[in-house]
Amino acid sequence: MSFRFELLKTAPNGARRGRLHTPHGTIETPAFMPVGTAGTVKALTQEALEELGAEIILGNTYHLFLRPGHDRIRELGGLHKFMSWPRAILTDSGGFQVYSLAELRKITDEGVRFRSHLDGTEYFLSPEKVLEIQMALGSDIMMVLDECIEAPAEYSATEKAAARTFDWARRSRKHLDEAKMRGEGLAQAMFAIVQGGTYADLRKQSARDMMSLGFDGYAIGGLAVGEEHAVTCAMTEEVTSLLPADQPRYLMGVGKPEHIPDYLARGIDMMDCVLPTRNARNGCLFTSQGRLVIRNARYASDQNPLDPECSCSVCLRYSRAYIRHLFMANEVLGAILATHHNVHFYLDLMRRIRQAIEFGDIRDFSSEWQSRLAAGPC
RNA sequence: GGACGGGUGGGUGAGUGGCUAAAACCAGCAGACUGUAAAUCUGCCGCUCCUUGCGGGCUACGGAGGUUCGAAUCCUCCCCCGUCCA
Repeated sequence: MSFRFELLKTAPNGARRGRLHTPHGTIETPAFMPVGTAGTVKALTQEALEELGAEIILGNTYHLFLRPGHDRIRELGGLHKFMSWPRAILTDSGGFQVYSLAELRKITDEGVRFRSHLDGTEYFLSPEKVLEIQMALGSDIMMVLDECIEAPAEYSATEKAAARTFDWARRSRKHLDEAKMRGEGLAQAMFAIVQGGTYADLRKQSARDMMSLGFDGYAIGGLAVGEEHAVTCAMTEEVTSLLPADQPRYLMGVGKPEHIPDYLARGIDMMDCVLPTRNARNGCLFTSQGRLVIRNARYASDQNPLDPECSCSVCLRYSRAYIRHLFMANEVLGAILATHHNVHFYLDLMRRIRQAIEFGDIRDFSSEWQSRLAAGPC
């Protein structure tokens, strides 16, 4: 048994507590997955990630395909061995790059033609090719190639993208089934990605389409790309209300800490987001009191830890004044300490939420608590 | 003592008659960041007033005078710095 999801409990508010078993360990859900696009969660060592309790991280098909190349990673024993990460890895398909690198690509029904953002070389990525790459990488969870479009978008464009995503999912399903019959990729799970923009009917259709093909889990993509939070929630709910209860649901690319309870209440089990790592590098720290912009002059002589309520190794040892100094002096350690703290903040938040679900104490995650997290500089 | 070169806003440094409160970069101040082309990007950055407007006033390119409708830019003298010659 290589991959299995175990639903332990569903709280009255809809939040789910579960376990995801993979060849590289068990992931307690709801889970937050730090993003490690290029085979590294920027500014953190694998040791640090383990200490922080990350049970699964992301890698990116598009980026690893361009550099160092999936063939090289396969030769070196797969992504886990290459980066010396013993726990689980989920690889995103490159679908998000279809959206974020819009000027560098052209989409057809066949696939996506990309110009490398590194050197301009042209490549063609199809749903099949993207799975081949992910099989070479050896990730525990592979994502199908999808067409992620901006929101809001015209209904017709959204419908077209969702239809194409469905067609690509069908090809992906077929391709992996054939590979498995040849004995390849046996240990790897594959998730579909529901699209449909901000249109409820398209979302529902996309969810049904994907379910009809049968996947190991279902992701919701194309959200939190500029639309209102209420819309993100509404679209999420449209989809999760249809998805099979005994399979994991992954809301891609979210989110802000104060929004996480909202997503979990709609039955989400997995999330990933660059916010903790990117914001850390840019000097924005998440704390129990809200956001803290460490470069602000007010912290120049502040001897307090980043977050007085935090128990991470950075908060136990270093002052705001020191970390601010590191940022002002452009020292790499600033990014390292800040990232460590932010990732701890997210992972710890998830631990507490899991406990709350287990012990039926959902009220801890009240709107008052959420607005405190959303607060500005503390 | 002489010959050159030079003194510009917190710093470096463009600008050689009007489009200049003065490029650019740095520093500083603040904001953004959601499946990572991000240790990135954006705004502000002389003082002041208000009806906050591609608004008004004041001050500003070493100092003091002058030429001109108009000067950081041209002229005179002075001060200071650098290099070289005595």
